[in-house]
Amino acid sequence: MLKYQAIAEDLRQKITQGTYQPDDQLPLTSELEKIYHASKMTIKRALDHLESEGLIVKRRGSGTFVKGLAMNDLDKLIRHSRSQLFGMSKVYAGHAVTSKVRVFEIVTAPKEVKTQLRLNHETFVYRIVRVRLLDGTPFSLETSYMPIFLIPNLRRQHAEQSIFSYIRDSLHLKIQSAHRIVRVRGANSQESAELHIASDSPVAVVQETYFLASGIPFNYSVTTHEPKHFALETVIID
Amino acid sequence: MLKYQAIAEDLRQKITQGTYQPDDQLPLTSELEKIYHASKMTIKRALDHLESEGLIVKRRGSGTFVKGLAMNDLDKLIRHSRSQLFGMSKVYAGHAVTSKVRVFEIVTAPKEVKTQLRLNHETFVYRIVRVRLLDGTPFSLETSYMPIFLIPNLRRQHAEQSIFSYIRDSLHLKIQSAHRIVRVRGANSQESAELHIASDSPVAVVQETYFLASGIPFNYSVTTHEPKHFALETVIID
DNA sequence: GAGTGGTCTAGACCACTAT
DNA sequence: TAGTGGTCTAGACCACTCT
Repeated sequence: MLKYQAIAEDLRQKITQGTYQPDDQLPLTSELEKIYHASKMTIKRALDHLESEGLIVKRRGSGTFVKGLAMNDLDKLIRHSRSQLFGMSKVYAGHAVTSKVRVFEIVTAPKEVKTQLRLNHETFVYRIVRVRLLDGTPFSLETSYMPIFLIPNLRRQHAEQSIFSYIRDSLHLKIQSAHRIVRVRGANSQESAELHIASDSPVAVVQETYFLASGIPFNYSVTTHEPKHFALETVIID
Repeated sequence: MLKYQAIAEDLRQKITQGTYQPDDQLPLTSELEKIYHASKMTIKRALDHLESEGLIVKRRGSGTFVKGLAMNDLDKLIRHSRSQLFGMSKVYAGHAVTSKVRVFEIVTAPKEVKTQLRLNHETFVYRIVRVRLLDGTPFSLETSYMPIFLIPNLRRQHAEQSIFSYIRDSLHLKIQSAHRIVRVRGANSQESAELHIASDSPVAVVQETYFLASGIPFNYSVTTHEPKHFALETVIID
């Protein structure tokens, strides 16, 4: 683990454990330099991370302070910021997230998929449709496309567990970033049936394109979320 | 303007103007150092910004590349990343964003508002309800609360224009960050009337708390968005 | 092995806040 | 005016990719 990450992690813990409480002032950067035997830039970087997670506020001329939120909210921010690029599995720690695979097939990439994944020629892609459940209750319906030449040997069994784990742990590929668009509309008949909601009931539609560290998009997915459990939290800085 | 911002801005332009095209490799960091007479760290910082906007991809050992997206998408990313903390006004450049003020009053802060704005005692807050229109068509209904002791002398006229402009330009306060939660539900009767949609039509509900550079929350708002024009885009890194 | 970007440092100097 | 965090530098060393 990198030094600035370790420092951020340590401060994060001290905030959740109450060593530093909401509205408390953190030690001065000059003091943090001594505490962690790090340079000014490294300390700044660690603090920048915590700031982008919404945990602290820096005031030039005054000091650095824990954001004045309920501990509950601070906890939520931490859990949330760690799960940005991963499945829902981490957000719902303590709950069982499972999947029912409805479709697992290989097709030639449809037009929208070709565009999103920047495929110029006819290309075979997995088409995977899954219902995701939280403690047995369905909360989302996901349709996902991945080129087979990028993600070889994917099996139905992986889709039942975590596709991302397979990509990271078995293929040793790094997921670097994602573009996400959230929209709203009424549920269609399949969605209402799978998510146990009235037809035309409001749903959140999340369209995502995931990129590998190489910059290549490898996954295009459209996920429909049942309204009751859907909540997308973000912290905006600057 | 800071050096790393100027460098980022210059590269951003070169990307939109096509000097560097999608999938092109940018000059090496060592070359950028010479071009901009800047140190490695400063170049890195500029590139980090562009990366967090989703415009470029860095590959250790290989180089830095423009993300392989349609120019159209790159443009969208740029416009979007600049408008994170501002009103919708900038996203819809070229279109007229106007407001109709439905309520402009001062009330004692309701419970939820007291919680979100961390008010311990009875406190007077503005309660402002606005319909926002794009080229004359309503797209959102916003209810906004701000303590009068933080934002003095706010007038109905400011709410008809831009409240944030008043805060920044007249009060000289800096808006530093915001926490945002997006949810989905059916429209109530007021929303359906104001937004010209069927009752129970799906709407996006965006709940936001804005913070000043001092770390103090000064604005709590709940905005209901008509589904057709609502699209919230995000880039997730790391 | 040659070449890429990443981390970290020590220190100069700047911008802002408080008193 | 003293003290805070911010920017920027020059350079050492590290991690990764490609051949």
